[in-house]
Amino acid sequence: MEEISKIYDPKKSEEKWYSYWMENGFFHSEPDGREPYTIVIPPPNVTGVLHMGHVLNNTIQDVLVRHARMKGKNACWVPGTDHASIATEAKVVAMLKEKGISKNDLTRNEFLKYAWEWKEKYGGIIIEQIKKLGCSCDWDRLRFTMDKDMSDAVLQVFVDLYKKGNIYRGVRMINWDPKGLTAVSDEEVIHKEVDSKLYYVKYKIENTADEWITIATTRPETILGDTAVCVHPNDERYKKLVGKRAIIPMVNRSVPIIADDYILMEFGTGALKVTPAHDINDYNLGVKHNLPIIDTINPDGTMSKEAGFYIGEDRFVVREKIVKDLDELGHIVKVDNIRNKVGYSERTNAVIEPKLSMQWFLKMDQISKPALENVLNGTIKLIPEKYINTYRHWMENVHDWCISRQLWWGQRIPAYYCIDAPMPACREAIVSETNPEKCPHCGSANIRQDEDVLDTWFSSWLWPISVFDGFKSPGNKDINYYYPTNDLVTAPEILFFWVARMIIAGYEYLGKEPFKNVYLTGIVRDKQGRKMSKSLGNSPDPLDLIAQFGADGVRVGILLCSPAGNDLPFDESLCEQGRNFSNKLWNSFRLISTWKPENTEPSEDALKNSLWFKNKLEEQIAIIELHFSSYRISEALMAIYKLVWDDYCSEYLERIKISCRNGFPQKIYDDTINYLEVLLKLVHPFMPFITEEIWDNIRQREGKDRIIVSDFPASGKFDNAMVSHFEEIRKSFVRNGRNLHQQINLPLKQRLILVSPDPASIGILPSDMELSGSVYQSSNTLTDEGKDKLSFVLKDHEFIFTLPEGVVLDKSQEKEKLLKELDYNKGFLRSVEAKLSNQKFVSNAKPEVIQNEKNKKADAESKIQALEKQLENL
RNA sequence: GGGAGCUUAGCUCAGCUGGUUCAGAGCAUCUGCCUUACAAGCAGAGGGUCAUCGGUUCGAACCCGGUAGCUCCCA
Repeated sequence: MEEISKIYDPKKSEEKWYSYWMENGFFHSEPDGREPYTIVIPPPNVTGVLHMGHVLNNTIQDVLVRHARMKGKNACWVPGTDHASIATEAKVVAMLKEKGISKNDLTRNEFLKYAWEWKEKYGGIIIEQIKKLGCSCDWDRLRFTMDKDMSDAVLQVFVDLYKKGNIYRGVRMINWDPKGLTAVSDEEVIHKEVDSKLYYVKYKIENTADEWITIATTRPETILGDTAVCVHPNDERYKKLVGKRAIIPMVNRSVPIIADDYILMEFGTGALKVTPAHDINDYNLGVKHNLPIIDTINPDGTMSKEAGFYIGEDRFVVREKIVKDLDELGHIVKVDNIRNKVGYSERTNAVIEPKLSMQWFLKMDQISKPALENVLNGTIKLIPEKYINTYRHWMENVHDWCISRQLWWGQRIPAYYCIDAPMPACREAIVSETNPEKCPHCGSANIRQDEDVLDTWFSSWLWPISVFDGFKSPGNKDINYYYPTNDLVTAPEILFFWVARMIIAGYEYLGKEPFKNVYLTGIVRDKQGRKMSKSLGNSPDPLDLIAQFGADGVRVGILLCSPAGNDLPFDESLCEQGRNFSNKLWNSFRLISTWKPENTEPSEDALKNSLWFKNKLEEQIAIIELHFSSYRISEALMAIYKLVWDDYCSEYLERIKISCRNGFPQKIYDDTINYLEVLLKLVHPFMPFITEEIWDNIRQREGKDRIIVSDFPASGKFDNAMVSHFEEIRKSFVRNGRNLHQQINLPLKQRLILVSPDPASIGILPSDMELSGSVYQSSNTLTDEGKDKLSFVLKDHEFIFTLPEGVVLDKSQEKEKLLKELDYNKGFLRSVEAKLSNQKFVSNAKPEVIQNEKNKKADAESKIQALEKQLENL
């Protein structure tokens, strides 16, 4: 074999194996007789570039998929991207602006042409980056939420839900993004606590000389739209004013003073100005009390004609101005500083303006019922379970979903309006998948389509069905085979946006859950605990990390400390640890590759060592499988990490190296290679590249003999007693020996001399055992008269050593240590004895617990005896 | 304002139905080593009143209640 590099070089392997796997179709899945294992990817935005959140999320999915594939399942991971209405449209608008083109100067079709060009150019970037991570997606099934058939499905569902009466159009108070010029859903509004001012403004009571009512508001610019003043019916201060009218300053409008128990008497002055057009609570009051609505703010956040003042000026500029003007008119009573919550658009960060607007809504109360029920009854499992509470709370208080967006990029709402509308019936929208030629009521051909598009989530909620064409060709081979999918891996932030809605759609359209398990990942944060985001610029570029540590290293790094649902404060050193692990694995192979098997009989020691590792392996495989089945991915990885590093490398290989230093018997050589192959398989889902590389180097491979499609190790029987005996006796024999060396500062090269007893003669170690690191040498004479002695106790035997020539022992130090240990053991014995003599304990505790205490007592007693003997010897 | 969750070593977390010498792991730190697979390594060591107060129990990190702090969700 040619010389193997001292350090594993990921670059060489990654490209080579990824294209090998692709070329050989290992990622591709077609329905067959095997059990399916399906994951649909949470489609990243086409605008996106890979960030650490994607790395975490996709690594977990790939681990699950590769594991399932190796377990013999027909694994199918469907990839795709999301058109991300608002984000993409914003990018395209910005791109056009740079070219000096304004969106307003373009027709819808011209704009969409640019948008598609943009998508073709940049929309695939993230897909290529996901490949660099090693993800084994079925790329033949790559989908995009605006693909023709995916869009058709969206329209089909819209029409269906409309016909069922679940979709309606209405004027509602919505969250308006004045920068994005679109409605956004409740979930896309981020409430932040900010420093604000609370202005106390007095309104004159109508037909009085000098009677006033003072209201408190954080939004004085909306005063121009006030249509009432409201107080609590029990508020003694204002009782006499209810039923009278107040005059709104500046506009001099007379409005009623009404009473409603919605009012908090303690807040502000206890009197509330009511602006039904610009506050959701005021709107509800307005509906209840039949108040007029005056919309004083334009879509872009400037004052409208109806305001009467400051027309065309921005709402925040007007806030300053109106306060000044009101003050000059003597209406400002005082101004307080307060902290309050203000809603911001998730997309544009503009302050959300509650606005009345004609929108399309999906009724949620009925349609969402099965989605709640089937999470509560465990048909769909959330991992970790703690999210069930949050989920239930949301689903029990679910609001109708505003599904229209005032954008061009997306599926245009399939609703048409008769423009002439000569008959009352013509005012109703015509909802149809195909363009109607004429109005079904009056026959007019003068028809226009709704200008708005559907919310992006209205596409992605169909994802697990539409990627298998479940809408256009129901009951097709794919949908029957792959649906319901198995696991969904996503972030808790979109539990409602996306996960809940997919579940709703799953039950509505297929009567079945879309997936069985939802694995909610943590949020990747930086060292300061801030969420990693592009806008903060605090996320390392995953591609840089891959270049630095290898894809395998990055995968291990991100997984090592990320249990489900817990935040992960990311640090590059985690990837370094991952890289170091790659190297460890690489070097274990490098060591073995230097060995030349010989046709000789293995020694007793080598055989026992091999038998131990075989059992250890079986024991750990069982544990690893348990971790996998309960989605404890990082714990599975840690178990494998320790199995490779501590047990295989540090223990097994080190020992074999010594017991076979005069040649490697074929049997031991074969065992060692077999173990390595099993370990590589265990590691493969986590580190696909290096494992395939080593696998390929171990022996000549042909055809499908690739680790990606090898069988994942299944646990078999193992001898528990054998494993613990080995570890207890042999490992601690070595450890104790090393400790003695350390204690007296004796280099390992200068060996201690074991004078009694011979471990082989008392049957606890093989006769030919040579200790790792050559801790001791046997003395033939077994005479020890007059020499300094050192000892440790193992299994009731005191092993006594003398020092090599010329080394003198510091007895006081040794004595101190023994006394300390003796003291501890005596204390321990006392506590056990106290327990056993406690009548209540003896009568209440289970028999095995009592037996255990008795064993502990016996152990402690013999240990104390041994320690006393050691002290005597000193 | 309403609801949920969390608090265990310097950091990130395990600790399943209360009972082994139960207080653990990885990383970090410290000490000693370039021992012919690996210094991206080897061999060791230190480090915690399990947030806090009280209760239940023969026995509590674990069960119950109060308090403090943190996080998230909803309004």
